[in-house]
Amino acid sequence: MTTDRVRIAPSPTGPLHIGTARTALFNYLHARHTGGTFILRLEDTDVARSSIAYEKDILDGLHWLGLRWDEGPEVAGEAARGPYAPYRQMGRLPLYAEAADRLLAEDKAYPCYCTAEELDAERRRLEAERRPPRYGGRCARLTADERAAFEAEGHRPALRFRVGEGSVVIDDIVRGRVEIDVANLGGDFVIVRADGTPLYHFTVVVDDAAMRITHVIRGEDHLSNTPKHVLLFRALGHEPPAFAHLPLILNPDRTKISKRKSQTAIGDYRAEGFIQEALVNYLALLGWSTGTEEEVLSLDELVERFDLRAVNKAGAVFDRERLEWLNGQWIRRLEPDDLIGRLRPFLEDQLAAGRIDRLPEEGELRALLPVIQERLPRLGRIGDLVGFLWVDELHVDPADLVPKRWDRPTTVDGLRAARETLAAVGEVSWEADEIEPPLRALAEARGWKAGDLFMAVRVAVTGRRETPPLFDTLVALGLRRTLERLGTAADLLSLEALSGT
RNA sequence: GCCCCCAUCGUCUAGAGGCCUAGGACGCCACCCUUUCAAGGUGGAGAUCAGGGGUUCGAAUCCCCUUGGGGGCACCA
Repeated sequence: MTTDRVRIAPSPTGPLHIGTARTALFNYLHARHTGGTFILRLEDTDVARSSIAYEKDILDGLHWLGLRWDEGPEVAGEAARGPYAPYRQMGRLPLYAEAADRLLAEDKAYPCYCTAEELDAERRRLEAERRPPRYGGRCARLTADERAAFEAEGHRPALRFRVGEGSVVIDDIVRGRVEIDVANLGGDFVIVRADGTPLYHFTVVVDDAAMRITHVIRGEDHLSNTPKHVLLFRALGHEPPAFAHLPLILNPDRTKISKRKSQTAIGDYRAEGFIQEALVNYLALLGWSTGTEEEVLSLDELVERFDLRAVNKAGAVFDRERLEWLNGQWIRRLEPDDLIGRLRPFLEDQLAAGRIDRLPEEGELRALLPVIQERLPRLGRIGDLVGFLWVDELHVDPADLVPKRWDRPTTVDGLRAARETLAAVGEVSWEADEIEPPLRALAEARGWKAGDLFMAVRVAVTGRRETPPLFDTLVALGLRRTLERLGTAADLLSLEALSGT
């Protein structure tokens, strides 16, 4: 019994892209759901644009998302996995050369001596005539003598594949039957550059055949090119695999998602504090749904429910708001230790950026979790949320200090009274339950609305009007610093008053 | 220009002829909870199912046309 073999084949010409990640995920889900094999192959034949740094970003990103491949290239000292190594195309050059020789020998491909200038001129001429660009076939029927003449002049030929006539039918798993006349393929296409390096349409087919890929699951942008691949599979003597073309992820203006209009690097989402569970969950639901009303699903749950046949046809706009909501859902589901661990790097970033002056200890962070976990849409927001706890000198805007219903003298009065009250609570009783009653009593005694007093205290000790619950915040801050900040704020306000501003 | 694909609330989607006077989620608006902010709860606004023809007793669902949108047409991947 043969099992499904699928692959993700990114090119290291940029950081891991959201579209690549989504395609990888769908391949992964299909492989795991069917008990098949998920293969990673690096398409690095565009040497000029490929880089090792991008390769690392892509591998790290896929790993971070939890998409482990069963077969793939050697990385960081670890040997390649799988029987079809190498899994980097630049290491497979001899295979392409061998395949190209075969096509050449069988006259299914031919050398083309046209120069870039000639091809360009032809393309422009067609465009001017409002005709679709296509290769006219100038070199398709060169005699041996003519070829020899070009060679003698020192021309290095590219290799073109003979497209022939007729039409190709694709039975796409998500789109159904698609028929394309090969006359619309743009003429015979180049499979090997003049410098001898093979091109994408060629390598992808040679490798998919060699690696026994059974299902090619990729973006819809490849649908129009699929006939080229089918033709090549046949020319090489292989049965084409099954195809499944996924709907594209779109910019808000409904064009194919692009770096120019959207945030496309997975690494950027990670850096903002989106967590892998949320990203995976969100990406899976772009173009696919379970058919039920479930939508917060783990990778394992997605695997369990995934079905290629249920994939949608229409493109899907990337909606960051919805991703943020899912991120919050997943952050709230994390175990305390897990969340603490994931928060660490973001706190270190805050420290490095000078936004805070020290790192909280583990126990400190743990005590805080109940009040911050549900207030964190992204891990990167930790500094905005409670960074004031770990700064030496708090900057408070005097304008924010005065509650709406209060004036400046009342506020100074309130802050000083609160300071005295809290000082009386003392170190040993410094707990939320012990802090609240005396402050409420103070408000009542003075005829203040408790909320107004709390707001003045809140701003005085945090510098913000929006914070986690006040008493938990005061506990986290500690008695000493609470009194200190209350005093500083009161002094600040009364000084402002004296200077008449 | 040519070829291909697509078309349900702003967005992601459910819907595979009668269960749909179209369901859910995000976002938005109210209210509840409440020391602020979140979270949570309740309710609401929001889609003549792009338009027009068919087929059928019956169409969001099937067919055709139109319109709109997208993608592809490289010695990029």
